[in-house]
Amino acid sequence: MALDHAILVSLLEKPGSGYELARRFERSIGYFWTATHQQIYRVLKRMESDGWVDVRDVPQHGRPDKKEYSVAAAGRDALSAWLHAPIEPESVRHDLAVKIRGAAFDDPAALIGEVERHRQAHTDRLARYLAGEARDFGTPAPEDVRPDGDDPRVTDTPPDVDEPRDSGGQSGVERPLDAERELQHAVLRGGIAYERMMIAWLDDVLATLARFRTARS
Amino acid sequence: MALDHAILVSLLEKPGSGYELARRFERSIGYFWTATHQQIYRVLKRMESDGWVDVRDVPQHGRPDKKEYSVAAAGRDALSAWLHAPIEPESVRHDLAVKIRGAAFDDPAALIGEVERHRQAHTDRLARYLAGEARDFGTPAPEDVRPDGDDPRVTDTPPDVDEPRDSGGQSGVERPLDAERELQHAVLRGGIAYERMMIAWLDDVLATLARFRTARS
DNA sequence: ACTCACATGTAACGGGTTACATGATTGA
DNA sequence: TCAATCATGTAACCCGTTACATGTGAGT
Repeated sequence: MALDHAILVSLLEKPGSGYELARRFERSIGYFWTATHQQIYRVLKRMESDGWVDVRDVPQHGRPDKKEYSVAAAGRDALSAWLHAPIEPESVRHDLAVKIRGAAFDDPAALIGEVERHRQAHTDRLARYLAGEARDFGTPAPEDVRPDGDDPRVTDTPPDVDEPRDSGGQSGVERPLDAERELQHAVLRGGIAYERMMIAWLDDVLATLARFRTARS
Repeated sequence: MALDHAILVSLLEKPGSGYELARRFERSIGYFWTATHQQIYRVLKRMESDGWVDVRDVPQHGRPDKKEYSVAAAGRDALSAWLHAPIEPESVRHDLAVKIRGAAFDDPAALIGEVERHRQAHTDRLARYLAGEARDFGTPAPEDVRPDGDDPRVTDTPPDVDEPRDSGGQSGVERPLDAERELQHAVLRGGIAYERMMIAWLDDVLATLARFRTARS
């Protein structure tokens, strides 16, 4: 249900096409929500017919034309209503934890490679988040980048927050840009804390699994 | 897709009825997976017709009869195959983070109460996990129970890991009970680390939101 | 009489995933 | 010529959520 609202927030931060939204969901918004382009186009169409968003055809040179979506008044109201309604603390779903408990019934040590793969994925994500934080929020990013030894091997550092939009929007500026940036940063810090926790926990799991290394038939 | 496997793991740890499984998903398994009884009955029926589980009618005195499910050979094979196949690191979905970024466009301070509610829920869960850990794994649970001041107010302490099953199963004991307990404990430690991280992050968010307390029109 | 815990389901809806499909332009 | 990026969609399936439904026995 919150995909609608995630899209609204993203369009408020900066209007854009379905394709552009899909890329944002692989970057900054991906810290806390994922969505494929199929989902996004479906929701955009519904929100358009509900009058939550406005569409504008943008012809482009050297590229296919695109539809630029922006939030309409009704969409803003819907978002506001959702923001003021309480939501239940989210339920967790960790496939890997199912595997770890299941490993007790099938060679625990065989899981080590899989857990290491996940640890690497989280290390990569952490490196991306930290690079984005340094770039977009100018944090010094000093000493303890990693809670433990092991090379993060950063592969790429694309911008995680979309380029700051031009300060002159035509739809009534309503809030100092500070709040937008500060809250984006707070969410990013949550992503960083999450990745750090996961890496530390996966190290814990690896140490536990290692104790069963010779136990198989 | 992993609900099937979560149920198989739970039934391997101890056979039981759909109703009992539903209660386990509110307790120990709830650390990493949630499911309602409707889902569970649906999956059990499918797994039964696929020969993954066996059913046994158990008449009871003073209570409705129940169907006790246990894992069949085919179910064990299916679980094993899944354990050996790689899975992608899970995608995150945090409604609250959507709200936090959305708050920039609608009175940030209005979110404070909501964030405090979530903080309390995570504090409660942490207290439950720690109580379960102390009970089932005998950890001393010493100094820093909470990373910050605020009363957790523990309401209840039900058993989080189901009672240790009788050591004499009839279906071929294959592994010292150590692995089962150690891995359950590792997963529980993950739940504890997650709740601690969330509490610390929500404090961070609250501090950030407080900076916008007087900013509304 | 009423409520709670136990116990098992059906049905409808909506959202997420995966597969399939099209077409333009740029650069190797 | 082939692959990659930009750009937008349709269709089918499965899973999770919510609402509805039924019935027993124990305790207040």
